[in-house]
Amino acid sequence: MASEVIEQAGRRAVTAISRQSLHGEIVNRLRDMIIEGDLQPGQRIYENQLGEELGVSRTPLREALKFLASEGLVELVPSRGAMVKRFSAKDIEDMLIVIRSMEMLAARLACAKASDEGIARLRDLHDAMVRHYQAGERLEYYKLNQQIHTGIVALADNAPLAEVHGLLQSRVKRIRFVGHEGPERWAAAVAEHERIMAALEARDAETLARELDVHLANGWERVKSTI
Amino acid sequence: MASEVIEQAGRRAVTAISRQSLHGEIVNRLRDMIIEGDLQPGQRIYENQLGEELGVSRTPLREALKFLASEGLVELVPSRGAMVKRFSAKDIEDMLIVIRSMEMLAARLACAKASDEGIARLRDLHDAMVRHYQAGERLEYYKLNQQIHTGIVALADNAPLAEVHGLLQSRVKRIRFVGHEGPERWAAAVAEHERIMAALEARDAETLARELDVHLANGWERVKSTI
DNA sequence: ATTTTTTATACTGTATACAAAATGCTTGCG
DNA sequence: CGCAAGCATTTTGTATACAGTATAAAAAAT
Repeated sequence: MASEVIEQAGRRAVTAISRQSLHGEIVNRLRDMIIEGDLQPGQRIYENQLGEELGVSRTPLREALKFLASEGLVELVPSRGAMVKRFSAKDIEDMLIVIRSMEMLAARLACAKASDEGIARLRDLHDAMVRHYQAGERLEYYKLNQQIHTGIVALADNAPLAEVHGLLQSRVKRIRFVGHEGPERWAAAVAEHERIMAALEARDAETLARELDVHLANGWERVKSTI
Repeated sequence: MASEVIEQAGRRAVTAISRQSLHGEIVNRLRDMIIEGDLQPGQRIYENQLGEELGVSRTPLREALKFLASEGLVELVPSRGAMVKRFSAKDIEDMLIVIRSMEMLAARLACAKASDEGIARLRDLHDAMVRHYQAGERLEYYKLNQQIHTGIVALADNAPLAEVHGLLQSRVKRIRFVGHEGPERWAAAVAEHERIMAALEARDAETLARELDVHLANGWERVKSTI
């Protein structure tokens, strides 16, 4: 998905293979804008204005908005247009419960189905993340943290699971991104990750699920305190 | 003015385009057509033809297709248009694993959060379903069966959970619908449902989750044999 | 006869134009 | 001074037109 965006930046040089439709590009663009907070929750989206800003006409933009509405990032009110969807605290909490449950399922599946190489790749990510922690690089740490959680889900080799997990993840990303935790909590999170990696490498499904359970519950507490 | 809206919400949206946008109508229409098999998996969708059939122009139809593509019911190939998405056996199996996990989560939440009235309503649905079973009315049985499973999820009072559950459910509905099971398996399914209801009424979360687990695993086996 | 090239057709992708609805503002009246 | 009604403006909803691309069919060459 990200590669498509990169490729389209090169416009004409692209060969016929990965040419994406314009509305597809707009979807990715807008999704990023929403996740990164360029478009804020509750903000109304004016099609003419946004279209002009992006340099596209209303038609593909509207198609993109319908797509994002189905993803739940945008709210569509008939005859009144589109808004960036705003989530309540309960919504977020509910999503995190579901994400937690899905990662626990993924953990069990991954222990059974993951390849040794896949687990090794995750170990590499983990080690890199720890280095960023030690260097105090929050943003890099955060990104690798995300990749590890997504990676565990990917190891489960269950496309629909990865899809819905990604769907919910994209909605809470915006929130989690702002979560700055204190040094002792950060250290605790890293320690939890270490135990998670160990359980995965041992392919101990129940331990892994339990560790993820407490890690995600703690993570939610860590973030909640910042809202 | 307001009463009109309420009446429309309460009854059927017979007056096609009054409050909902046209693309919204088309989304619902097409979703039903796909789920009920009017549009078959792998079938290519020609915008002009389908639009003429539905009596709408291509613009709102295309918007509807984008929406359904995000739902995963339609596949969009750049420059080649839309197809009804076809799922592999593994896809279906993967979805059922996720659905099962989500219903188990819903079960645990429902035991803690459901109102007594909500559980009573589900009991009514269950009893009605049993009557349809005794009368041998497969279609009615099937519909109430679906409603009960959806109802358990609804009792969990977790909107995102209900949403993703419904998303996956809509994809497998088409498959499950054709599942004709023999009399002894049907009887077993009803017995499982009886135990599920009992556990829910007792608010015994672990028993309920376990019963749902075996019920859904069995259900999958029952359906798998028909594919 | 088979393969390749060319050409025609049909379909998708995007833009623009027009119609309907809603919002905001101004003006007139109480 | 406040409120309401009507008008103007803005914005969404839908249709249509045009351009680009893929597919299929037909013709030519090996």
